[in-house]
Amino acid sequence: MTPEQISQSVRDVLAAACDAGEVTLPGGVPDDVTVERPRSREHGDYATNVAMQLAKQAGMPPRELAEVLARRLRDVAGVESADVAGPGFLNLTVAASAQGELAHTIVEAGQAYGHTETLRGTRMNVEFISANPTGPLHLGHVRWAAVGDAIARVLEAAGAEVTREFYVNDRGTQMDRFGASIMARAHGREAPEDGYHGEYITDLAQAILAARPEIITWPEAEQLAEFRERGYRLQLDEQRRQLDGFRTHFDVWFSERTLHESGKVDHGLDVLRQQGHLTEAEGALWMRTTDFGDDKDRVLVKRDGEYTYFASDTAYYVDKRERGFDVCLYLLGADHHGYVGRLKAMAACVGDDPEYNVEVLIGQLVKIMHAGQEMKLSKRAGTMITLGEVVDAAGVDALRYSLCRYPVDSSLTLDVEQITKQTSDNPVFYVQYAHARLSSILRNAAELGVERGELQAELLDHERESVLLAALAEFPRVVATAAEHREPHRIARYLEDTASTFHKFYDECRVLPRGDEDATATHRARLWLIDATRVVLANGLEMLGVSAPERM
RNA sequence: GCCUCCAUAGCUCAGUGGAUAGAGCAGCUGCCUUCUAAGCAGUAGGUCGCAGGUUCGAAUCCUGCUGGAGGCGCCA
Repeated sequence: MTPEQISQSVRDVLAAACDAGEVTLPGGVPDDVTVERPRSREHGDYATNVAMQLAKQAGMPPRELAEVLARRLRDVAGVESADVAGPGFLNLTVAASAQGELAHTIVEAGQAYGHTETLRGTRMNVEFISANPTGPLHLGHVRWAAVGDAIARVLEAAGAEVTREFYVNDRGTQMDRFGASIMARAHGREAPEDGYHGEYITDLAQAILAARPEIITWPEAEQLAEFRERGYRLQLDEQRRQLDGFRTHFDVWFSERTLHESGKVDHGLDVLRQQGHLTEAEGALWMRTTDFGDDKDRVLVKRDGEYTYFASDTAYYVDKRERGFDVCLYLLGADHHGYVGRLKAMAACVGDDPEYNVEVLIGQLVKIMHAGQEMKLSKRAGTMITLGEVVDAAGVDALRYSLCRYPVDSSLTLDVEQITKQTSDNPVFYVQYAHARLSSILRNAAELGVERGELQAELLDHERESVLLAALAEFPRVVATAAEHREPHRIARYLEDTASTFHKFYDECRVLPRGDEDATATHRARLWLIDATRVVLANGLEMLGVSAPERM
């Protein structure tokens, strides 16, 4: 029995009790009855608090209401026992046969197990990283590279249609400063004060000179443009290469320039004009975001006729919506949180629902400790840890997992020594090891010629088997919750918990026959359980973009 | 000044209004001739920052306070 089925049974029983006049519910039977795994094993396989929640409405003591439900639940097929406990909890134990069938269900579903339909039909655009193409990706971007991709995977698992998008700021003064810095280095001069000073600038200059040595003789303006363009292409390729190496792949790399070249910025202004939220004042064009709660209006076209960055953003948003996305998810760093209000207000200004169409997740900054000191990141100064450097040191799996196992709204301290150590300090190995162990058992079973055969579910009645099955049953709900809250760390925590439950099972329950023993029905039933557990761990790791090794 | 996030074991952190608040690491003690010991079992460790409030019940929701991080440009 799955938690959903139990929840349904509780609702059925509640309705039946109402029909029989045992219970009176003025508000009717609630749609959602919470069924959860109790923390303590003594409280059964599942528990519900429905009696306490409805006691007041039903006009009877919680324990009495719970007892009415318990009497009827004991007659439900698959329910072994139903007991009232504490202030009115209803604790349920599921029969081994009903519980064990789940192993079959999971193995049959395979890669689809855990996937749900809760977001079916929703088109979602997930924009993240969107780093300026004027330097390497650094650790500040890494968190979203891992978590953003994991969010996309989890949303897909919940049935959403997801596009991963990277917005390229390939326009504006930062690009010019970038070009000027490369040109200066190409001439052996220091980069300008307001330019970029990292060593990579020198590398870019040399790479460009190697490809086209004659550039250096061109008129200054043409040189500047050429260094800027070639440097931009090289740097963007480098970012893409680094992200590919980190298993973060984008469906769309969206160029800011194309917004302007295709007239989409003007189109965005037209939409705002139609909606009546444009104002001209002091020689500039403003969006009246204060109409929708922003603390001040925002300039779109400056007095000198130039568009602001916000004008591009507005056009970009309008374009996303016109491409058919229902929800535009923005994953931003904490240094951009001041942006949330105007982004929401902007969505309202173009006639959208800011509570539904725009969603902004703010990731707190990652602190990096190295040799007992915090490393400060600065693109200009050139002292930074790049994504590539950390990936090389820690490995993709360990790094992705380390970043995905914490909620993004709390600041995170990564210890370089810690995450590069590759020891059991790192929970990813714990989960991966469980998967390797499971794979190993399946390999050995094949060698021994033991096959699963027909599942005799009632044989999975060991305490550790029951707990493991209950854990596996939770997976779809964990995925649905993770998708709903955009919190992939729930998957990671669940995997650690499930791996632990498996290791405990493994410690007490022999799966394969030893020595000359013949395979029994119990061996075969446990093989179903092993297969099912492996499927769950593999599917969960997949949602985090972490590999599930068959050997370690 | 205004806004956002955070405060839970020695450390790093979990904890969709539920029962005795958890895990890993660090510490101590056990368990490998048999499916992977990167594992398991045990032990120890807490005024959930402080003070109120909401209710059958609060680490969780609300208000205030303290402490920390960050943000508030016709920059990008």
